[in-house]
Amino acid sequence: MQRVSLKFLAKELGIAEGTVSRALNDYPDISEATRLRVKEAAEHYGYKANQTARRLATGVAEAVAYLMPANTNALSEPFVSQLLEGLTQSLAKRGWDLLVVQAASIEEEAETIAKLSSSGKVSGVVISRPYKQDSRIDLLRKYKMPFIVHGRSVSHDDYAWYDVDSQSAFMDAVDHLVLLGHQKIGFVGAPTYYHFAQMRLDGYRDGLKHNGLSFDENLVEIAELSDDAGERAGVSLLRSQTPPTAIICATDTQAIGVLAAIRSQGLEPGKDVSVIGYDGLAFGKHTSPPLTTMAQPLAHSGRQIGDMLLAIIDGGDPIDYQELRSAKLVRRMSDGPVRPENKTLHEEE
Amino acid sequence: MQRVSLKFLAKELGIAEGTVSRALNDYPDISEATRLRVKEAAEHYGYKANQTARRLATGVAEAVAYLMPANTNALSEPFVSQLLEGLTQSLAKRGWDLLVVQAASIEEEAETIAKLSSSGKVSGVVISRPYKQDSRIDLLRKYKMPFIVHGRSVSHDDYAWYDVDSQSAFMDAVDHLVLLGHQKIGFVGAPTYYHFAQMRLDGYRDGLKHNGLSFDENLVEIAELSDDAGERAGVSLLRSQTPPTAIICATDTQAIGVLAAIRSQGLEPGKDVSVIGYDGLAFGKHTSPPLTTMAQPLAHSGRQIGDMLLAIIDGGDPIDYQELRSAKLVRRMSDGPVRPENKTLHEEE
DNA sequence: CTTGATTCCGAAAGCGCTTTCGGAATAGCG
DNA sequence: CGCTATTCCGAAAGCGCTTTCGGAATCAAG
Repeated sequence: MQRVSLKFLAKELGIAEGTVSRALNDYPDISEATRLRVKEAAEHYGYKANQTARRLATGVAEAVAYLMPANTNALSEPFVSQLLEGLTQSLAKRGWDLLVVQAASIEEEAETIAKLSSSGKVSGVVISRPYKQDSRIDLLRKYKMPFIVHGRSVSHDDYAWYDVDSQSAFMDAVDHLVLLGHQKIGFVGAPTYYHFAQMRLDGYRDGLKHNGLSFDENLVEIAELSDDAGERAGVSLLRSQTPPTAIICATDTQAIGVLAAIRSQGLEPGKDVSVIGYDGLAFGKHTSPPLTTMAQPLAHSGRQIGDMLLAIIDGGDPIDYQELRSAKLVRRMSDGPVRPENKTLHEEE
Repeated sequence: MQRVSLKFLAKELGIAEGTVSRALNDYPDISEATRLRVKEAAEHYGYKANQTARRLATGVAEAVAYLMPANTNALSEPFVSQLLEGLTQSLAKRGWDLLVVQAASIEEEAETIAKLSSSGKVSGVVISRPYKQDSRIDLLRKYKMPFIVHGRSVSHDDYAWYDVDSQSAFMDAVDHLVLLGHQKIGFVGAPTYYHFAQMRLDGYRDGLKHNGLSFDENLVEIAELSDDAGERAGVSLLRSQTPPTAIICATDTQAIGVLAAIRSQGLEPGKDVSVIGYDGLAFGKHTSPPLTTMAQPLAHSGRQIGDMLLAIIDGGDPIDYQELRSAKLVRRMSDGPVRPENKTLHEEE
């Protein structure tokens, strides 16, 4: 498989291995003449350094790992491939590798990180969707492994992260709905061991307060990150004593379920009940009605995260690499003014 | 970062490095007693072998690469994360790594493969969506790098692949539509440098012939793999001289665009014009109307592919690892009988 | 007891590359 | 032209592990 080695090149050129290596790596103590000679020969024979040997010798792994969320859900995963794509682009600039690892379960994530850190096969890692208290982060710190978090945990002062300010995004969503006349605004949240879920819930609360509305826990449901779970939550909200006239969801995936829930109750989403999602997923354009959502700037996040991680690996101080982006409202068709004659399930009964 | 090495363990236990290594790797020439002693010490000190060194010594990379399609499209990527997830699961059984690589463009894919093969950092690769004539496959063969293709190229006799029989799936789709009374069945295809696109088109033709219908090239449009492209193709089909009463699409993503196209022409998808997609993407449940589709068994394909690749790396003959699955029709709401009083754009004019 | 077969472990040679170090060849200087 | 700087390259020592080989110690058998 690996035909041409350093040794081969050296023999072919009649010079020492070390010299060839230094020539290839542009050491200053190599004459221009031999450098050229060596590089041409390398080109000619199609020499590619054996990465493994190189890594062992230099001690740098030239690779970073992405810890893929354990319990993925087909609907929500556009973000994974987006991120991956950006990461590969960023790493490609140095010729580094991207390892994708995934723990069998959430419980095993910590161990996965430990193994990853001590195996020495990567020089950095990126993790997504941190929990409030995230043992993975603690571990990474302990091992002094450079890392960056896609999202934030509760105490996020001393490490690098890239996140979208979903808290204010949800405040904005509430503002928007209030402007449309809504007073009873429901919330379908995500499990709050995810810190992003907590922040979104907080944003929702803040938005309520900001508008002089009181928080009513009957108006919030926590659901898993799937369309089905969203639908169940939506149904439960709509069937409550005081059904909301608008529902904000922690994720687009859930929002899609809520859309279905609304229809299942004989109501029209976007008219009878407004729905706002979060993520800005592309397929939201094609739901019925098209989903209004708080879109996060997904486009170059992967590349950005990769660049930041690289900078940290190069010795940058992690706390210099904390970036907070903001989401913006993308109005499609699932939101609208409260109907004066707003009919809800209960009024019909 | 890497604290405990073999040397450290050896010194601690007062035995030779090689002995420790053999004990850890269950060599038969190590007494039960010392094997235990060594393993306990390893456990105690949290020893993790340095992968890089191990790889260099053994010569096996203990990693495989997945070449991610170059021009990804957010809407169609559920399949990427699905595949990745399955692959990691399969590789996890051996503790192997998964590298994700992506070429900057289709043109550079070949070079990416070449570099990958000669760098020695992986012992196998999986590629997706082969072209009719795929230089990546030729290269992989040339380098004698074990590989498996997710899909098939034109001549697919001598390598391993995992594919879904989309050709007969499209025949089935035509049959289904004919049963519903449709005679003018349109087709939105994908660029035919993708072999899967060709096979789907062939399936469509076969289906037509099988039902005594003649192939009308005015009824087929080739589009890129995006919803927008699908929509444009759909519009063009509907505006033709002889607009179809049903449209089959090469991918769900395109089908969604076609749904929009139909509406844009003032027609009702599923009623005035039937649409059948292909892929079985989850979000098809939430389009309007929910998309009828030929669903491919995506569930464990990743794991399956991983297992097959591993078997080949172990010396299995690639041609023993060719697996053809079949897709099945998932009826949702976008298909229906031809309307007798079928009104189309032209009849309206 | 002696001898041959076993069992078990130490020593050492790599794997293919990088990097330090020293010295030969060359150049620069007085 | 002699002597000290430079320039450039060869040699060798790792990086941390695996694996072969041989030999010491133990065992069974004669």
